[in-house]
Amino acid sequence: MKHVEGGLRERKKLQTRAALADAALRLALEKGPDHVTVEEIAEAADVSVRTFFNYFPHKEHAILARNPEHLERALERMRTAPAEESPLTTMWLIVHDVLRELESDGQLSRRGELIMSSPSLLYQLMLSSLDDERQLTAALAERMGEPAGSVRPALIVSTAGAACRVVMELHKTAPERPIRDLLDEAFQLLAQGIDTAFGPDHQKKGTS
Amino acid sequence: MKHVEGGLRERKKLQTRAALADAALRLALEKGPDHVTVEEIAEAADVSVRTFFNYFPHKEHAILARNPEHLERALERMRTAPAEESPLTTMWLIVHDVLRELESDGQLSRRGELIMSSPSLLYQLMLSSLDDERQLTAALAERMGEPAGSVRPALIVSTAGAACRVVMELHKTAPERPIRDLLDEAFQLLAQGIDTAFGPDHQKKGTS
DNA sequence: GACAAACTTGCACTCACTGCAAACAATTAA
DNA sequence: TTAATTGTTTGCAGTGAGTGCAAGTTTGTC
Repeated sequence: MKHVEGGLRERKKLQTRAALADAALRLALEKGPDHVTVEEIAEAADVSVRTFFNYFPHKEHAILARNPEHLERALERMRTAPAEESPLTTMWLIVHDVLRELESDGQLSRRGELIMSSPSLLYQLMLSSLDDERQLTAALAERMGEPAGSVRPALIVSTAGAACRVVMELHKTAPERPIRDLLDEAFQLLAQGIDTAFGPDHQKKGTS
Repeated sequence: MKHVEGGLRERKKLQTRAALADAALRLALEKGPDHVTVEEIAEAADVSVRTFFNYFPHKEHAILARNPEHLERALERMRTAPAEESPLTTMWLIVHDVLRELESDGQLSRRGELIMSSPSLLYQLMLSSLDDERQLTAALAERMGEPAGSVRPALIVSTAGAACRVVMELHKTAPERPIRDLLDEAFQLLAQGIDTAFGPDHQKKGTS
């Protein structure tokens, strides 16, 4: 039956996957993500085009090469967080975790710019993060003991995501301010209220 | 030179556009958005495929047929809001505006479901709302007298967007609770703080 | 009616992506 | 070692999106 992880097959698959992802990222950086063809990527990784599609469903997937481990770790953290840790705090820790890893890769800013510059990459990122958000929301709702359809857990997860996106974009246009600063300010605002003067009732039925 | 808006040409263009958008929506509802081909849409609207692409850059654009008027009105409202109206309140009013219009169209839920069910539609929607958000953010920053790179205006706009998405999804899975209820709860949370117990400093440097 | 500008169309092309079946390589059992 | 099994790669054929170009056709102007 199943082997001890270390089969030749397993290793080869990982290798091929890595080769494809690397080639995809490199070429995307060189020529711009919209001017790379799958054919080039496959060629650079020395496999057929058809094989490319055995590994990645879309070109963009290969460029992003999203690490499923990140989501796994995030979910784990969400589930095992100490009871006295507030929900947004957990989200904050998760984000910082990912950030740390990306930075150690040295790929953060290059990939970040790439993403922000290409609609189709943004597409992939947002779609896959939608899915992540759903799972995180489920985990958080459970942890908070809230029913499945309640607003707060979903809102916490999705606004945290929004905050990350805002921060990425701000950092891109004004790199002098460190990402962590921006991130902390954003989360602080989320936590304490983004607009304490909010009061739609005062102008009930705003007419056209 | 330029005419009084009412030229035959103008009218015909509007007609063709509407015919394409209608056909696209109808067919997408009938057969599922991913099983409609541009060819079918063009045929139903009685134009060539090539002409379809003169009107819409993507299939999804035709199905969404986003009304640029919405953004225009939103921007207008943002710029002309009374000084004493708080930022999030303005966003709230804008959202309710759009909601009202979509509902009167009778297309809200049908289109909404369609969107949530198809990745490629979601893609288009999110991309175009990204752009909307940028413009709204700029307008809001100006109104608030904040510098271009500041966090709060961007966060207000993008979390409001996130709230709308959360609400749409919740409403889809649990339609018994009216949209406006959900929306109000979400905005209230955004306004007053989503997690007042947030305190990352207490667990500084959470190690793995 | 003649002329220019705008719009439509067909055609040829590139590229993403899929299903299928044959070739091939790794694993396991004999 | 060999033979059977299973998983992976590949070529091929095909669908469909989307683009550029060079006619044609319509509409608006003089």
